[in-house]
Amino acid sequence: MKNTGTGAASKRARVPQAERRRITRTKLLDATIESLIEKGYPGTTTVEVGERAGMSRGAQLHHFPSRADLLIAATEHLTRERGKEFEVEIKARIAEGGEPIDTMVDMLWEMFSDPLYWAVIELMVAARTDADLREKLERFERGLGLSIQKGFQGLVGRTDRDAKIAIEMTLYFMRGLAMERIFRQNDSHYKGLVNRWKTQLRMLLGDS
Amino acid sequence: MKNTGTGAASKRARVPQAERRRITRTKLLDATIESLIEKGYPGTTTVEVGERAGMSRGAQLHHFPSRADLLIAATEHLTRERGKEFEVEIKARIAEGGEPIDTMVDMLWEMFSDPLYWAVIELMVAARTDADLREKLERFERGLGLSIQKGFQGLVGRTDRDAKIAIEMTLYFMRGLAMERIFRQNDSHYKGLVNRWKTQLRMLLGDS
DNA sequence: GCATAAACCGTCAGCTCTGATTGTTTTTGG
DNA sequence: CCAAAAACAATCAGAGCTGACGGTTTATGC
Repeated sequence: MKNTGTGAASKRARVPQAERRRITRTKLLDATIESLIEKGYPGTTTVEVGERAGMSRGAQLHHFPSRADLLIAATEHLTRERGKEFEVEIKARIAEGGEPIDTMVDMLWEMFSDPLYWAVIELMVAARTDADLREKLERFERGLGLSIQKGFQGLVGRTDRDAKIAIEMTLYFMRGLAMERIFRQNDSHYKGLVNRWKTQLRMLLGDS
Repeated sequence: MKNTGTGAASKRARVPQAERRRITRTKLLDATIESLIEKGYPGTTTVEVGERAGMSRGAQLHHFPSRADLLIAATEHLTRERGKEFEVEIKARIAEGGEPIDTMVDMLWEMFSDPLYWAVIELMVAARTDADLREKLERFERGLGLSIQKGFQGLVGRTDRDAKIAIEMTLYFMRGLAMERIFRQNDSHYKGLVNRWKTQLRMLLGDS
C-alpha cells in the first residue's frame, strides 16, 4: 500500500523487516503464553513453543537466543498487553451506569479468572526460584497494581492509605480465590464469594 | 525391646525392614520437599533429590519407581505431617488464654508464611497440568480445610454456612497474601494486613 | 542355619531439551 | 542493481534427566 523510495510501480507488497520482526516475535510470544496455560512452566520447552508458532528453530533462536530470553520477553509481552487497558475499561463501564464498587470487583474477578492469568501464575511461581524472571515479573505486578489503584482512585476519588490497602487486600483475595480453581471449577460458587467481597470492600472503605 | 519368636538373647539391635523402609522413604520425601522449596518444581529432579537424601540411585528407584511416584508420595507425606496437628494446636493456644479469632488468624498466617507452604504452592501449580498430582493434592487441601474448619467450629461453636464461608475466605486471602512474598519480603507489612483481616473476619462473623 | 525376599548400590542406554552452527532467502540502503 | 544485513531454515553436538538393569548386602520366616 505504501511506496517507499523506489520508482513508480510496486509489483508485490513487500513486507518491511520491522513489521516481519514484530509479527514473528508476537507469534512466538503468544505461543509461549498459550503453552504456559496449557502445559505449564516445565512443559513450555523451546521446541513446544516453536511448533505452536509454526516457527523454525533458527528463526526462533534468532529472535530469542535462549529459553530464558523467551520467558522474560513473554512477561514483558504480558505487561504491554495488560498495561493501561484497565483504567480505560473501568471508566467506560462506570460511564455506562455501573455501580462503581461492584463494577470494580467484577472486573477484577474477570481478570483473575481469565485463562491468561494461569500464565501469570506459572511465571510467578517459577520466578520465586529465578532472579531474572522475578525482576521482570515484579515490574509487571507493580505496573498492573498501580494501574488498578489509579483506576480505582479515579472512580471514587480517594487516595488515602485505607483505600489503597482495601484494594491491595482485594487483589490478594482474588489471587487466592483464582488458585482454588485448580481444584474446583464451580463458577457460581466463586461468583457468590466475589459478591460477598463487595460488601467487605465497602466496609473496608468505611462505606455503608 | 521386644523379642519376637527367636530364643532368648538378642545380641545386637538389628534394624527391622519395616523401620529401615520407613526411614529411607522419609529421608527421600523430606529431601523432595526441601528441594521443592529451594529449587522449585522443575528443579526438583530425581538426581537432585537423591543427592540431598544421600541415597543411591538404586535405593531411590526401589522405593519410588518414577519421578511422578516420588512427587505424589511427597504430597501424601505433607498430608500426614500437617494432618490433625491444627485442631490440637489451636485448642492449646486458646487454653493459654489467647483471644480465639486473633489466635486463629495468627496461626493460619504462620502456616501460610512457613517455607513449607512454598512446597505446597509448587505442587499446586504443577497439579494444574497434571491430573494424578491434582487428585492427591486435592485430598491434602480438602483434609487441611476440614481440619481448620473443625478447629474453628470447636472454638466458637458455630457450624452455620456463614461461618464456614468466613473461614474459606480467610484461607483465600492468606494464600494470595502468601504469594505476594515472592516479590516483597516485608514481614511487618504482611503482619499489618493480617491484623486488619482479624477485623474483617469479625465482621464476616457478624461480631462486633 | 538357610532360602527367600527386601533393601540397597552403581552404571548405562535412551530420550529430550538446549543452544551452536552453517546455509538460504528476503529486505534495505546506496 | 548490488552489497550488506536481517530474517528464516535445518541439522547437530553436548548435557541432563529418567528409568532399566545386574549385582550386593541385610533382614526375615521356616
